[in-house]
Amino acid sequence: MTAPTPPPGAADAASGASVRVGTGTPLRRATIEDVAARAGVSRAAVSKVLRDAYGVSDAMRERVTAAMAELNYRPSIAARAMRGRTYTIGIELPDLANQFFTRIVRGATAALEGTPYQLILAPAETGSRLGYRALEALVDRQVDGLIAVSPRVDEDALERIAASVPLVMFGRLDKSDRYDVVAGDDLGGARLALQHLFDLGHTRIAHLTLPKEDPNAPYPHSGRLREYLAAMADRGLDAEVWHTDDGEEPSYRATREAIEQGTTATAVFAAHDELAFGVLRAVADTGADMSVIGYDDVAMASHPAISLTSVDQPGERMGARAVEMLLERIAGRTAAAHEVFEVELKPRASTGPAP
Amino acid sequence: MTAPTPPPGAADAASGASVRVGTGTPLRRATIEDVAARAGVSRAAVSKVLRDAYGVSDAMRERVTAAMAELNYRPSIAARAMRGRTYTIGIELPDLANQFFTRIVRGATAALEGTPYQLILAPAETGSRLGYRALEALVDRQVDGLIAVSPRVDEDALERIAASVPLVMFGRLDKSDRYDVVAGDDLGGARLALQHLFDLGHTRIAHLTLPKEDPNAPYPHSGRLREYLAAMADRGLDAEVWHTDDGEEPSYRATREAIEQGTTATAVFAAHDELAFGVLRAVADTGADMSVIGYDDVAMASHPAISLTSVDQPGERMGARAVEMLLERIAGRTAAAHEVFEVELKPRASTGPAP
DNA sequence: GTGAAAGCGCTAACAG
DNA sequence: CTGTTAGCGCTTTCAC
Repeated sequence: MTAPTPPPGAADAASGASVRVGTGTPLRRATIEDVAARAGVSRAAVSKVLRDAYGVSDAMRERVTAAMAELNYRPSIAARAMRGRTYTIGIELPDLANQFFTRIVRGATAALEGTPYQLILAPAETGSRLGYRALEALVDRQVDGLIAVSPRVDEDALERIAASVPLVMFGRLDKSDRYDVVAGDDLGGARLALQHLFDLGHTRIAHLTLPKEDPNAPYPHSGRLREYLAAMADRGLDAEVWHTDDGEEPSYRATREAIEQGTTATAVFAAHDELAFGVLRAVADTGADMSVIGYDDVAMASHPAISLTSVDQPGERMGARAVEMLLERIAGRTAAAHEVFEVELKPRASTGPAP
Repeated sequence: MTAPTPPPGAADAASGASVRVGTGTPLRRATIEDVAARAGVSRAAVSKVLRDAYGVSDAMRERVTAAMAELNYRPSIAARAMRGRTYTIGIELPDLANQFFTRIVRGATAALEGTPYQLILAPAETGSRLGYRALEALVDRQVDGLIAVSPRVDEDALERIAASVPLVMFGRLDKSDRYDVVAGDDLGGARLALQHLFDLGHTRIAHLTLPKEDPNAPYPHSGRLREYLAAMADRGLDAEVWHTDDGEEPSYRATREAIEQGTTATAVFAAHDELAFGVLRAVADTGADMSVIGYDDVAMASHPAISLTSVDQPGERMGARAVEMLLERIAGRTAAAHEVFEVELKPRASTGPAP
């Protein structure tokens, strides 16, 4: 309607540097300055349109919007970061191979759709201090909100991080008043798994879990382990715990070793599905006769060729909720939130009838 | 050696704002200013130590380093971005559920270890213009190098992006002189797959691929499709192409449909392993008798319960190479690079003996 | 060998 | 309603 095209070159001259040359090859990204010049207004005006702040006339908004489109303007996140927000939510992920984390990301992505926030993931370095580096990297990049999936970062570091950015911890069993927590009901889940095995008549049940550590650690697999021990003890049964490094391959080796050493277990409760896949692999390779139950219910668990009984953790909903919590924090909430999600047993063929 | 501790509070007073209060709770992150004050030098000096630039005495370096450690100083990436580098490499990923992309990330992560660069991933939004948003988001965040895995972004956009940041495209079959390319030998791979099926005696072979598009598109699955058509035509066989949206579930439905419509195919060549898993699922559910071959050789393919014959693409090496290319570009290379990786057939039980 | 100062692109007071 | 201005934390000449 309004917005007459300024004389060619006028904007560029005014901005002191040409944004385009010849056929329109961008030499450098347009800045707010360029847009202002092009629209014939001040930088502040452009900034207001950008943030749609109070006090902008429709006419101005139109001209500015047009100028932004013409110049293909995109605000510099770095410059914004210097003043405040980056419109970025970061997720630190311990292990891309574990498809449960993928479920989380899917939920988070969906929850962010329609917001101005962008999701970025930082994979933990292999062998590093379990995600600590990745977390720091995200903090360095001034994300507006942070989701930490590796739970094994020490309390102090978490509190420190939470002091500078809204933080949601995934899966921690303890609470904090500094950061929010989204977790599954690990104790209940482990109980479901064991009850299922007991119902099937198993009494010699092994538990495959991650490397030994403080038995009271507030981590998901620690909780599952404690519940396993409690359930076995309750029934006067002997516990048999196998430890393994994370990943399908280490799990495979640990299981083979247990089998070769003559375990009498008729069932294995694996701390998560990726480990369970390793168990299944070892069982298949050795011809052992063992029921296997996993945890998380990743997509592959329900594949007919695998058919792994698993405790379904609603990763998508948990990821979405984590994002919502962050958005609430950004919007001003200060009280810490702590939410536990129910889990559900998905019985399948890997836990056949009798032992 | 030198570096006497400055009187308590001196540094803070000089910096004009206290970084810590009381027991050491950080109020805000320490800045280069704080470090300078603490070490009793100028900001420029600290910056030099940081970048270990020329002209710093050992004594000064020590004092500065000590001050940084004491203040727990971490440079602001945003501020750095305003002047140049962010020390960040970005990967745009179309689909976390596809474990081939995980292979790429693993390789990239490994290649980055020991460098000052941090890897961040941006998952493509579901249903968005195939990764375009994620790519832009990464560009907005001024990554120093960019790896694009979704190949279906239009040429123009890629060239424009490549003008502002070193870019490696994954899997594109065409070349560009603006960006680098890392690809697998899709034509050779498809040939291996089909040859394998022919050798087994199959003549009615279907190909399951992504939705229809320009048959000459420079995308991996387009190349595999063309090679499939060529191989079938060469032998005077009828081609049977099934199209599906990406993902295991759509693949499952497409396959079921084909089966229910009475396909006579005795073998299916799936464009990638995730699709192949869907095919296997449908085959298992319907009891159909079909050989299945996939592409990528993701970890699950070799699981004994799945045992999917697949064309192994060296994702880890490709991811690592992409990172190296970026690092070379950052170091100054200007000529475009284009590297094609050999693939290898992994025959397994999913392609049994005779049709 | 060290420091002063300019400026990257943006936001947020504040003045007109 | 619109424009001016002061930084945010860092890098980088350029003097000393």
